[in-house]
Amino acid sequence: MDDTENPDPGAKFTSESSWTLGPDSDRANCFFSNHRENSILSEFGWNLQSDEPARFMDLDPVAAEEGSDLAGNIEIQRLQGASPAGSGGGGADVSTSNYPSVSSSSSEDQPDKSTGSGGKPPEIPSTKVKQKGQKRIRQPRFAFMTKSEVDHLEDGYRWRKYGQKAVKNSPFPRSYYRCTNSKCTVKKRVERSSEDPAIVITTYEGQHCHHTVGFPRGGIISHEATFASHMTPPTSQFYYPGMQLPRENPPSTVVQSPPLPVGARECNTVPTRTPQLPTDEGLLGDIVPPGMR
DNA sequence: CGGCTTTGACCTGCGC
DNA sequence: GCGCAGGTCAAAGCCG
Repeated sequence: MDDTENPDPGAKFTSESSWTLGPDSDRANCFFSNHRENSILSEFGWNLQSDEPARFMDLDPVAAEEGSDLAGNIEIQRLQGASPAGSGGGGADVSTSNYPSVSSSSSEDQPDKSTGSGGKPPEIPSTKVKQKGQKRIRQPRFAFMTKSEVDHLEDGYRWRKYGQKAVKNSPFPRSYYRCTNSKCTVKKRVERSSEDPAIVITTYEGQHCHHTVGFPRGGIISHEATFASHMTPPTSQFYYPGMQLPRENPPSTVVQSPPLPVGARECNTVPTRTPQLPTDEGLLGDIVPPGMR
């Protein structure tokens, strides 16, 4: 398991279209502007902000070659449906994943586990029945790598950290976050690459069933604090749907999720996806299981 | 006081 | 079956 940083090369994909950096390379941040990737993230309900242009980082030789052509800065990595082939891929990301399509039971796994872990005596075994002969079901995941000084990139949602673990073969711990929305079961994992400490690997699991919370508390501020002096202060770098963009010097690249049918995406059920961007079937099809769309 | 982080312990899955 | 490593829980503490 020495390839912890490489969850699953086989599942990797890189953007074939171009990424767009902010107007100036000086800008301290960049956004997804590529329509396709943008739509991918939108599909997941993400508004992602990266705080610093991340250089392309290769996960495997092939990818590196492909990536050399990218003007890009952020890499999305497909994890869902990944075959644990090398599975040494302790990357843990996919090594245990079977992704039997998104099942609502996943969200119910959590409460179940609470009865069984933490040293609590299994008073009510019935709550763990599902674990008999059933593998843990995971939601689709995708990961991206960003060069950033801050571990926790703001994406418009609020997260609560619920765990941190040391990762084998990596000097950096892995942090586990959960969406603070009680009905939202989305999780995210953040870790730094052991090969390049500047690279932050963020892995999302699941889909948000609600809008962003607007400005995350102090999110941008915290980013600001870590920006190099030569960088442009990220004064207006966080955008979310509906937010008025600054008149002057509008960012040329902004992640703008299309309005999500929130009403149709209640949390207690598997969100029925409304194909908002049907044109990107190819890539979306790669990430989002048919059942989710 | 509520929300969040920290952290050690426990559980689960997987490879050998 | 055993051991390892990832993932999660939950109590305690911190902070605004």
